Amino acid sequence: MALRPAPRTDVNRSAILARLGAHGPASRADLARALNVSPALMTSLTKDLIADGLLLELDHSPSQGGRPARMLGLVSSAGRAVGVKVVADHVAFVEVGIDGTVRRSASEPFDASATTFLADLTTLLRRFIAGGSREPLLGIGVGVPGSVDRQGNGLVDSAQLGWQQVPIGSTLRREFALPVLVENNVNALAVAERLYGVGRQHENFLVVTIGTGVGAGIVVDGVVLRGNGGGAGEIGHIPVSETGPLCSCGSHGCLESFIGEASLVASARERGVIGAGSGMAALRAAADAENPEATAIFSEAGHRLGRALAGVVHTLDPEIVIILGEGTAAWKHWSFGFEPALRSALIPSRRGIAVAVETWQDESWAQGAAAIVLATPFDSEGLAGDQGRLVRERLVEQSSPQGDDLL
Amino acid sequence: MALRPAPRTDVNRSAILARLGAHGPASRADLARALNVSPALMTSLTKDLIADGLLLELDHSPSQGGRPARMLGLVSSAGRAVGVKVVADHVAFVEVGIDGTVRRSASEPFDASATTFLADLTTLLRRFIAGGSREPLLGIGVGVPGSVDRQGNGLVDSAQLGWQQVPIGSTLRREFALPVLVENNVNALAVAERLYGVGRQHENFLVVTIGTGVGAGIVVDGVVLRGNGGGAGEIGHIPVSETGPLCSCGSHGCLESFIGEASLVASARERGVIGAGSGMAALRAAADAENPEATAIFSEAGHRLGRALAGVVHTLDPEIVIILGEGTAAWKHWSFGFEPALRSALIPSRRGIAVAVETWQDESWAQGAAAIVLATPFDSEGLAGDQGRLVRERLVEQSSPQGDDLL
DNA sequence: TCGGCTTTGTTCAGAACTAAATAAACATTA
DNA sequence: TAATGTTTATTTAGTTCTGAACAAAGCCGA
Repeated sequence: MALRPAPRTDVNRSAILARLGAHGPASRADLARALNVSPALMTSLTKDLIADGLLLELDHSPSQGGRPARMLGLVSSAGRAVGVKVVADHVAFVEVGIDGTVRRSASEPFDASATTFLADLTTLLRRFIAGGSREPLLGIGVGVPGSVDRQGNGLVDSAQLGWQQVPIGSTLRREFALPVLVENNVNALAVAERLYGVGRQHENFLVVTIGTGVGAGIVVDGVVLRGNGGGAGEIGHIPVSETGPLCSCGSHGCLESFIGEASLVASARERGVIGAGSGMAALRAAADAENPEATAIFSEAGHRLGRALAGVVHTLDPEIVIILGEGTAAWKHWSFGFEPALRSALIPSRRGIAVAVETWQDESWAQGAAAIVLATPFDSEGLAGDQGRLVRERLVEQSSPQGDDLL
Repeated sequence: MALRPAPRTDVNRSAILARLGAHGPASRADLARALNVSPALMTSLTKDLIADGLLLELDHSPSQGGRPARMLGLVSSAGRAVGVKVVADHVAFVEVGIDGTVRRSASEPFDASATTFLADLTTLLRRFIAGGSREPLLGIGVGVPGSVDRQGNGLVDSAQLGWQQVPIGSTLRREFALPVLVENNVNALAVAERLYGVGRQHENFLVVTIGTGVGAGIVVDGVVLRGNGGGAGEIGHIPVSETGPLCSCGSHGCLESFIGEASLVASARERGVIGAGSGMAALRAAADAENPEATAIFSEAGHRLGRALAGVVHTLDPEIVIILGEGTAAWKHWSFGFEPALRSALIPSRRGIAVAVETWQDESWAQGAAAIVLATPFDSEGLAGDQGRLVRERLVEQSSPQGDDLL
């Protein structure tokens, strides 16, 4: 019901920086159009940013019939962000530049169930940050497999990690005196997709991850849908069968209990496709070698995923579905069952919906977490709240590389 | 990616009117808080509105420890809106006051498949409008069972009506020279819920209708989620079974083909609960009389609905689910299967989700359509686009009761 | 080569808002 | 009953944006 988000200038200024970071150099006129702002204001804002040394004028771009555009580019040393991926047995870090490119990364063992896990995480993170460049650190993004009350708060509930109301945001904020944004890992990926991936061209899309579990990030009108308690996108627990194995959530017949990695490996062992000691890698190898049992396992999983996603597509009407996650390594085997199941279960007008499978890298999760920090300029005080404002201040002021007391 | 919706004053002015219409009289301070605007601006805006004769000062409300609030109320003759419900065999009209209350209603036979259906609709609508009051008519809202490209455009696709790309919006605009807003009927209901119903207290909720078909309206952060092509909420075609009757959409196992009215009646006939000539009324009567076969039919339907909604709730994480539609007349029989199915299929943190069943009236559909017109003040140029601006202009100018050439 | 045409970028007046200070009108409490 | 506090409403000064007009800098066709 709120009417008009307060027009704060720092939102605009850093939106310009983020836009240039995500899409490369652009003219003032381009920026004004893209950010839905008058050319007059863009002139004034860019003048300030150039004076502050955050932007610089590049060469002219060839004329398109009129006056040639003077391109503007980022001063790439303007900032960096750190992304953290937290899972049950390890954490991964990346440092990204202001344009989202990964500069360095690391992975460390970590026990989320240890009593000292918060101190452990702090220590590991401190070590990683210390190794970085001297550029101003805009903030820390943390991706977790679970639900987060608010990005800027960072109270985490996660069955997978065994966490209940863990105040990861406030803890890290206190330790590092930096803006800290916490988000569900799939939502973070969706933000990254929106900034740097296929989602750039789409306002409404669905990011689906397959791997240990199954999850979805939902982007509507360009922003991530979080739902009431930050728990939207839990498609892993869509009921797909009246009967079925007991899921970790306590219910029967959840999607995840059929197509999660544990389930696929278990049924592969049951059918004798792989040995008791082997795992997903062996199963994938078997499928690659055209073992019919192995390909059937993937194909059945694809079938179930396809029908479940048909329901989600009917519910949300996205433009495109983007498949990500560790499980995509075997996607060619999934798709055999997925494609027909999805298409045939859709109403005719949706049957042609686009499905994209992007290449997956180890660091993608952490990169997504970092994207949350870089996305705050577009946030207009919505998701990231207070912490978003702090990120913007750091980006624009740029005077204090670290350590101000700003929690 | 847009940054800041252009701050148009007419948006604010009519937002005040709509707020008062939806929530009753309020003080300036209340309004400023509710609309997220400074008290200073509220003083200035209300001064204008009072001068224009749209608002008037009421008595003081008892003090809550400070200066007592001067309440502001709508001048109720400030405007009216007409809502139209279109289904295959009839149309229904309502005229509502600026506060959303129904003033009069009518229902007329109508053949959506006739070649002259557009002319027929125009004639019926013209007749209904002619019988109304002399107050300025703000606009016409049309609810259809199908998808609409954009509210302010009004190009309709509806399998149920047999319509493909029917330009209902532009046709009515040309005929009546009034703002015309077209929307999917369930989405329209969701807007009405948001303005006048349970949804007033919730930013994220789900409106589910049961009746001839099954549909959902999704409200996220206070606004209706329309999806890419305006087709979000088609939960009737969520696949719930690998096998099942052929659905009208061409697929098998859709939710609607199990729990739509036609299916329930058919299975009641099959089981001999009702005669070949009887319909839903007879089935409900049988269930009311505790016929075990009849109650089982409803209970099974409730069970299927519950499991399907569990998937939707996992996907969207709403605060509350609101059940509406003609089918709610038999809800007590549905709920027997619905409640356990829904709760047991939800992950623990969602298991307590609120479910509300509101009383249903014949004119609710048309009232929902009218609500779309009255909701445009809150639209901030988003959904209703150009037509929303026109509604606001009519509301604020109020000089021209009808007939200006303004399409 | 000279006017149209188009697109980019700037300037400037004014609109739309806010923040902060202040007044107004009550309640509570000593 | 006087002092203190609370909530509502208004005024004033200043900031942030837009719209419109205009200058700049290229194209193109005659």
